[in-house]
Amino acid sequence: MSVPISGKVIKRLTLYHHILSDCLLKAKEYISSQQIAELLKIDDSQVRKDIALCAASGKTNVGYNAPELKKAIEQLLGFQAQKAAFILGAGNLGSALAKHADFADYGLDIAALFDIDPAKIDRLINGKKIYPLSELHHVATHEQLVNKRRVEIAILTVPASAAQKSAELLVQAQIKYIWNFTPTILSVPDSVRVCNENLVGNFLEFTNN
Amino acid sequence: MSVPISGKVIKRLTLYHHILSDCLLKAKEYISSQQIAELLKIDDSQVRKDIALCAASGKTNVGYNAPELKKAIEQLLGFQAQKAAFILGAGNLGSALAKHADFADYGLDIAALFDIDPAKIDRLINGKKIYPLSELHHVATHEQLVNKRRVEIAILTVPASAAQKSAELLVQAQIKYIWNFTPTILSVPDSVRVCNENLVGNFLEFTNN
DNA sequence: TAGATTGTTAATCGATTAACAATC
DNA sequence: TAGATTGTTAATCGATTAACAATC
Repeated sequence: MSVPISGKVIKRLTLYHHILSDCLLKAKEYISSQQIAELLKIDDSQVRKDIALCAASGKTNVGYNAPELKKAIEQLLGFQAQKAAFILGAGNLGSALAKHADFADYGLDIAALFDIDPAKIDRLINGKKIYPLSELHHVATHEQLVNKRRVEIAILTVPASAAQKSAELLVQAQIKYIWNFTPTILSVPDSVRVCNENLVGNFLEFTNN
Repeated sequence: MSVPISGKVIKRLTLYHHILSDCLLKAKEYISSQQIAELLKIDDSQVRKDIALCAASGKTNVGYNAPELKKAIEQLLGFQAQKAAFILGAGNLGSALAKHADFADYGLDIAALFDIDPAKIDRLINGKKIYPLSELHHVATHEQLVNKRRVEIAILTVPASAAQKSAELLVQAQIKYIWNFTPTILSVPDSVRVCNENLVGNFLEFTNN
């Protein structure tokens, strides 16, 4: 990306993308900024401003061409460039994320899962294998040497009590981005970026005002 | 709440709460705004400003009393007032959320789950029963008449293709808040509030800058 | 005392909304 | 033409950061 796009804009563009996918499904060819704004309960001039960042232009009196705008968003946000990720914790949440059909469409490719439960080892979830957590470093090295890709993202869905220890393993395995679904705050070196999913916070935000 | 608190502040307060829980675990009695700020990579004056909204005061030279501040946040955000919710979709994600130990601590009480898979009906997840989706209205009425509580929140974890239909059932069942984990935009009356979890957006935000 | 920390005000920064000319 | 819509600039609003006196 040439110009940095703020997180808020990225999130909104993703929502526009969902709406556009739905347009395609319904064979709706054009959509206006007002219609998008109405669905998301936001201001229509904001929609136009966000869209102005993409390589797409609207038609006066008609709106935006849905398939065109969809592609422009995909290009802007770089959905093509697949990024590989590990999932730590193959419980319900980890499994749900491994199965999340959309992730692949948006450039997130799950390389493998890890768990400490011996019963789960070697099982497949959505075609992805579950490895013992102790083999994290080994699998990361294998991905790099054999599959020629560096896995820089990890999705953390272990129990809260195991979160910090897991994060430390991830740092050792040269992971650069940790997407933290546990309700804990991780302490990691500055070179590693943590994104706290903070489900509880989202719930409180949304029911408290 | 007397003064409305912005969503951003609510989210940060929740993160502070996580940090404070960890302090208790480690028997750390005091924590400074700088220490909290360092863990979350934010500005320390912002931490102090957020805390100023709570009924808690810090000590010059020492910081904030962790158990005290924790309680003050709980009071401010209303963790005591339990709110009941239904989960639609008892797949991996729905199950994960039903098991999420923390939700109860933060005032979210799962009343029941719903699914269309006959094999899942009547099973228990974390002590919560799974009902056929067709009984949504019936269960809602039962909660109101027998358990004297109105369930106003629904957590939507059904497949994307079933999302809009499910939302319509929820509207009929008088649900007021829909926490939408599906990658779709729901079309609902203005009286119903939708919170889009937008996992894909969060992922893109965090790996794109 | 010197140093660390809070609480709060002022300054800055960024995001949202309003407005409207241009277009078809 | 009248009406609807984009694209963009200016105005507003809100959130973050800087700064510092007060305190222990």
